[in-house]
Amino acid sequence: MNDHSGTRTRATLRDVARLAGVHPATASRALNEATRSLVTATTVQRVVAAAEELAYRPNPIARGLRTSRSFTIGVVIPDLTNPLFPPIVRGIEDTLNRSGYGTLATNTDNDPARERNAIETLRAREVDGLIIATARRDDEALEELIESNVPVALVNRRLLDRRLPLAAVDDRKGIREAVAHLAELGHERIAHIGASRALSTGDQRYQGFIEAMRGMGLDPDPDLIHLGESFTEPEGARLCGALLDADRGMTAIVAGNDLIALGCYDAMDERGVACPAQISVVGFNDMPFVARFSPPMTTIRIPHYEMGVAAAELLLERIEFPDAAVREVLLEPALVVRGSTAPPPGVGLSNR
Amino acid sequence: MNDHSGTRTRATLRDVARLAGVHPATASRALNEATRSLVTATTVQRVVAAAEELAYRPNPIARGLRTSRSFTIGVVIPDLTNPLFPPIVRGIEDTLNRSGYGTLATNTDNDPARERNAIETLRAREVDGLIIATARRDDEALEELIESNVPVALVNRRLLDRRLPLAAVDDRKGIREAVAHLAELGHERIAHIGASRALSTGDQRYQGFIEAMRGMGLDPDPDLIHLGESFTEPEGARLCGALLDADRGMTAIVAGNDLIALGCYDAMDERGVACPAQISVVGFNDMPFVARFSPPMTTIRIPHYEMGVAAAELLLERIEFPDAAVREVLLEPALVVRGSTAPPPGVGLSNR
DNA sequence: TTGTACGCGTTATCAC
DNA sequence: GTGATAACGCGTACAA
Repeated sequence: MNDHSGTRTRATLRDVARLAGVHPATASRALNEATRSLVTATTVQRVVAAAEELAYRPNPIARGLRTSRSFTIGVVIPDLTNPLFPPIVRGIEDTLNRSGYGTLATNTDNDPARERNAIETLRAREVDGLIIATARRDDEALEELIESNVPVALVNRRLLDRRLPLAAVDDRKGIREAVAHLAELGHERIAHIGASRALSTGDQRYQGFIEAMRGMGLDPDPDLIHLGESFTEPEGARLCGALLDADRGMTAIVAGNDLIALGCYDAMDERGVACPAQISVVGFNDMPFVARFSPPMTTIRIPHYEMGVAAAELLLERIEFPDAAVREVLLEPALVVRGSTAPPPGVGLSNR
Repeated sequence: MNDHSGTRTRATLRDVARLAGVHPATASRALNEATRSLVTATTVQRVVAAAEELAYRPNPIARGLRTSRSFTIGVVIPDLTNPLFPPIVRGIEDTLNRSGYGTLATNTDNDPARERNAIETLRAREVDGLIIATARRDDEALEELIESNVPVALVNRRLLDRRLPLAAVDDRKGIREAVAHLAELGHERIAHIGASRALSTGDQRYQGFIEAMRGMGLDPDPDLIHLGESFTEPEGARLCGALLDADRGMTAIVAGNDLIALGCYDAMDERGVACPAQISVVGFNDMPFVARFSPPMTTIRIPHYEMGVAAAELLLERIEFPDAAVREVLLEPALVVRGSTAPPPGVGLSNR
């Protein structure tokens, strides 16, 4: 009727009230889940019908001003372009959207200055909470955040002292499965090529490796453990190349993640070392398409989407009950055996 | 100094005004770049100093309520988990962040209802503009959007009549290069396995195929053209399987995208057909890691990140100059030859 | 049960 | 050049 000439401006609460023949305050109560019980059922119906007819959508900005809530969550990740993060972010977004929150995402490329800046910008925007997936273990920006009382949840990283809720995978367990798989195949000289212990996951996986080796009664040879700067293919290639050239007699590699494992493929190809015939490789993450590589990669599967969901739930919980105890959700990794692992050179033959 | 006892609540404009001994309105003018010239220099100084001291940060929500600008842009994509989108989204976010905008992202899984809902939610949040990457060609939600005068830019999709700015790649040209490459290798019986023409890119690539074949003096056999529902691996496998079983004597396939090409790999593996020895395959997009597949995939590379950047710039332009002519940015695709293409069975031999 | 009145933090638009 | 005032759209004490 009155919205001829195109959908000019959106219907406001006042419009709904007018159409329903009630006061805006009443309309507000009728539309608001929590206060609906204060209003007569028939009035509620009229208001709801009016809202429907006008396609009324409350203005979150106005509501936010009143309630000092923005229904927006900041998400800070290193790099969306890293195949690890899209499923995590989707898990976060799906979950948060369902609860009426929007997500403001920022990439920091693991640069501390950019991270600090991102957090500040997000806070200036009055986000109701923050989900942080950047990876360093020491982090001043995070310290400040803890003091500021802004609700925060961490994904895929670990603070030493459990002051912040966390959704992550049990890295040590994952590595343990990788090592166990290799040990069962008969490997003893197992190398670990990982990333810096300054990165939360780098540290966990390193520790997991040491533990797992000892647990299997194997000796974690320091000469077979190389930790690089980052979880990247070039780093994997560099470190693996060095290990190969040093000729330390390893028959298997537990890589810190799939990208590093891929770097190992590269270094081995370059030197004509066959995988898995001569050296087995296990990755970590089970990124998309690793099953299509040659050889198809044996790796540890991480439920990334679920990790995002869990982080979002943790944050929601934190927003609703700020004083509840800090929880950690640890998801289960799973070994996926494919083509990059086999018995070590001698064993396969002698067994037949 | 004075912010002992923790950062309780942020300073407001009124606080700044009080400290500077001026009226809030004056403080507002002094702090606002655009209106600063209306205020005496010394007053400006006092206000700025006061703001500094209180670490004043304007409340974007309140400002947004008043100015009805949110400095937030909505980004609507089908699925972040599709390797196509992360670089696009990063390009968008990087560019927009640099201009002070935040981005609110939503995934629709190409479901029209969810798309409609997402757009509505985003508009209710008073986003200053929308970037839309969903793919269908006919789109009521989009029609409404055009009428509503909300600034919009499209990425990677095409409306028939240039009513909206667009950043995309020249799909037809990409397909032309694929066909030319195959033709040069000696192929004549070339198939096209694509996605529905209801999808903007599906349609473009289909048309490109027809054109290119004719351009090379080849006959686009309708029996060798199969269009599926979506750009997915299972669809590729299904369609390619059907084509293989029908035994129409094709020697090469131009796939609608890399995922479909991957499906072709699957169907061929299943039937013991060798790629590229018996049939060559060309993909589209150059997703991460396709060089790692076996065989490494020959495909068309798309500058995805740049596409995102271009879309963001287009939108910014649109926000600033709503009445400027609608522009389209068409990026250049590039053929990347790898291992999935070779001369057709007969030719390679007879040439030696 | 519903209406009144006010305030959230800013800025636009008047006066002065 | 600056101050007063209203208004953006909504939620909520308080009054009726």
